[in-house]
Amino acid sequence: MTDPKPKRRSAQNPEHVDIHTVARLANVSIATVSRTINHIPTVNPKMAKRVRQVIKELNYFPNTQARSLVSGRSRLLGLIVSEITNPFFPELIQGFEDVAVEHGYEILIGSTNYDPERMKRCIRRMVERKAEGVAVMTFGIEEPLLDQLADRNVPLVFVDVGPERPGISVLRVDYHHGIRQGVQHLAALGHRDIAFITGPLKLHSAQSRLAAFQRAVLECGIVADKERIIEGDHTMEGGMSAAEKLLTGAKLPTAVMCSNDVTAIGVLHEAYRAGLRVPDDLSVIGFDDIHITQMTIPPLTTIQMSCFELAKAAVLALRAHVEGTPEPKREYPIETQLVVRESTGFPRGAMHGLRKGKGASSGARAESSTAR
Amino acid sequence: MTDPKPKRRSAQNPEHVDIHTVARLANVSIATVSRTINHIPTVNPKMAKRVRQVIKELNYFPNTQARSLVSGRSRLLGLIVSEITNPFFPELIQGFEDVAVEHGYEILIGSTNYDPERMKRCIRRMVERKAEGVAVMTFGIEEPLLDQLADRNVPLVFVDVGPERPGISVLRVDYHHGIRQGVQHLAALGHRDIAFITGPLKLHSAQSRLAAFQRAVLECGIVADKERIIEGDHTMEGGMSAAEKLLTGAKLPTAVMCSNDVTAIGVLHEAYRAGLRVPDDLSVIGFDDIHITQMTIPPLTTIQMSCFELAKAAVLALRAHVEGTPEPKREYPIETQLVVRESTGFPRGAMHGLRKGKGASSGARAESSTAR
DNA sequence: CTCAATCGAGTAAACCTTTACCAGCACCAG
DNA sequence: CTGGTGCTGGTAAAGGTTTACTCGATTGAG
Repeated sequence: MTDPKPKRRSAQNPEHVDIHTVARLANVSIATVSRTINHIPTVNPKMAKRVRQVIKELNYFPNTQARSLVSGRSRLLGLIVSEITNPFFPELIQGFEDVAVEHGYEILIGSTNYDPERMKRCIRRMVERKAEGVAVMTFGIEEPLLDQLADRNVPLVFVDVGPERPGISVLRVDYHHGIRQGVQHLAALGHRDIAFITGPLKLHSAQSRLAAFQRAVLECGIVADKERIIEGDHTMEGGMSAAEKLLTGAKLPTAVMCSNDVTAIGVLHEAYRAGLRVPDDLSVIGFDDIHITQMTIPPLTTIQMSCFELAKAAVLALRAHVEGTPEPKREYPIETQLVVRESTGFPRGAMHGLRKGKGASSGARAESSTAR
Repeated sequence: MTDPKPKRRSAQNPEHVDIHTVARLANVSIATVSRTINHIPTVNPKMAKRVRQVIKELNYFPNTQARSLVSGRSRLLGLIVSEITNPFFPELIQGFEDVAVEHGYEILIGSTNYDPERMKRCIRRMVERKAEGVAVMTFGIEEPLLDQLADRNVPLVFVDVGPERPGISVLRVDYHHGIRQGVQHLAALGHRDIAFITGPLKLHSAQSRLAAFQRAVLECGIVADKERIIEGDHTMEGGMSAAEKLLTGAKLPTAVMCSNDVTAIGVLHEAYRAGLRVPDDLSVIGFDDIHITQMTIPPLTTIQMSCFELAKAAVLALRAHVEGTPEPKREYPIETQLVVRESTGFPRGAMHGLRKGKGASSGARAESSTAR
């Protein structure tokens, strides 16, 4: 017949540009094209130039799937976060991506939404796509699911905790430093009745933050009343309902620290709803120092944990394992730091003379200066 | 020698589980394993069960790279956004991902940060990883770069505008409806001097929103003073500096509409800095209805553009092209809708009797009720 | 001038899966 | 009992790239 139905796609097909097309047009073998692409120095500069020329003209991009299939390297780093919708994580993702591409990696994002089913899917994707390392930034859900990765010798990096295994590093966040600064800042202003709204306590990071708070409060000689510890869930809504409990209680604390910034935003909002002024009636401190924190009303005093540092350390740790550095470190320290803005001031009832207007809060700010 | 250095990875290597391992353990051929995995109905249920059993025991996951290499289908949908750090986009990403996985796709995220260089890299990744379709949600930067995708016949979907080509759809957002509702809401409250803070005018969406505003304002018989249009950049900082210009001008408008919510958040903040009360001294309306908008102080009246609708339509459009529906639609309509919260009220100077306290704003709210 | 050594380029195998095609088996009907 | 038909499962090719190995050419030295 006149239509032999070719098995192999016609080499003339303009849709389909592959390494063979390039080789043909440049009058070299595919090996030379491959070597040119990968910057192997043994290739003749003249040929390399010709090849590059053709590549440009054809707009040729090598097929990643084929490349990593044969080379065994996907150049992919996984990043598992709790909730992409929580403003902390996009900042983290941004940092992670920046650092990753800087080192020639791409990233694979997984968002678990605290749902084990989704977590499973994320891990599955990481395995299927052969991520070379995975950063688990869910801050504490190290379900046995993750063994699927560990068993395959995929390097992992956790925050706070992680099983003691080869190929696993942990980013050790020094919550205590920043949180102590926060508590001392409040204590210095005269606060003695400070509440704390935790994150979901199944998260290790949330527990660590609470522990750091309790220790810091003790150091200041303040009794940490059980009723002043309220479990939140790291969402704005959680912050609101926690604040509501505080507000309807017998006695209102003079200050609230929160396990993260979005919780604090919820508190700010609930205070607003209840007609309370911040910081005049209630001081509020957040945690994370996400970007929007500068724009809340009033701007939020918070404890900074640098996303960028976190991301950088995560990529560093992963790379150390992947590239096979002789001795990858098991732990990477991350600092935290108080940033004083305008949501903290003297406790209500104090400094009557200065109260009216913004006296109290600005006075407080002048006294304690940004901790940097 | 005793160490013949095998060319092929030893089949006994426990690290390495592939389809052959499964086939061997299940006493079937690799074809049967493959068919089982892909749910081809011709395989004997008994064998399938045995195969599945082995797969489970080995924790075997097929190699995505090899799969898509041979099948020619990556099952990957690209999503290019402006800025992952802008809270609008994570919500969009979430929706896009949800809909995509629902249809058996995974997603590839690219964030351009308004940087052509990064845009280039994003596109390169989409091509290299053989994304089957790409949603360009940068709302207006359709640089010639995108031709790299179009030329390869990768289906595309844009917002607002897009070249008239086969394989390209556009999500047509009806900005006018929501924005008119917003303007009418303000007009009904008695506002006659309304400013508008645009987005970066190189973005089509920003221009469309401005145009919709101007048209709506005209419909209400309000003269749209040139000086009342200020170019912002869709960031909080941009909102602040735009608001600053407004505040330092000769006469303060009684209301401001913003091209997106984060701009409005900047305005709210600048008003706070300047000691202006919202809505008593200034009414503010945003656009997008991002989540945090419920928590601002006061909660922001805004125009909702459903992320989820947008994401759903984008995936739908892409799928129509990829799966080869007979006649993929070229346009998909997206609605917008006013959501009244508490950042809008009577203009200052009006209703003197009701002013003190929250009278004005709550009165306004009662009168105009949420537009749903 | 010739032979050897070195450098650079090409050939082909390998990576892991899907799938077209083929073969074998069982069962049924003539 | 035999030929045919209909399944079902296996074999092998293909997909695009990297890379080990080989081969040819060029250049330098004897």
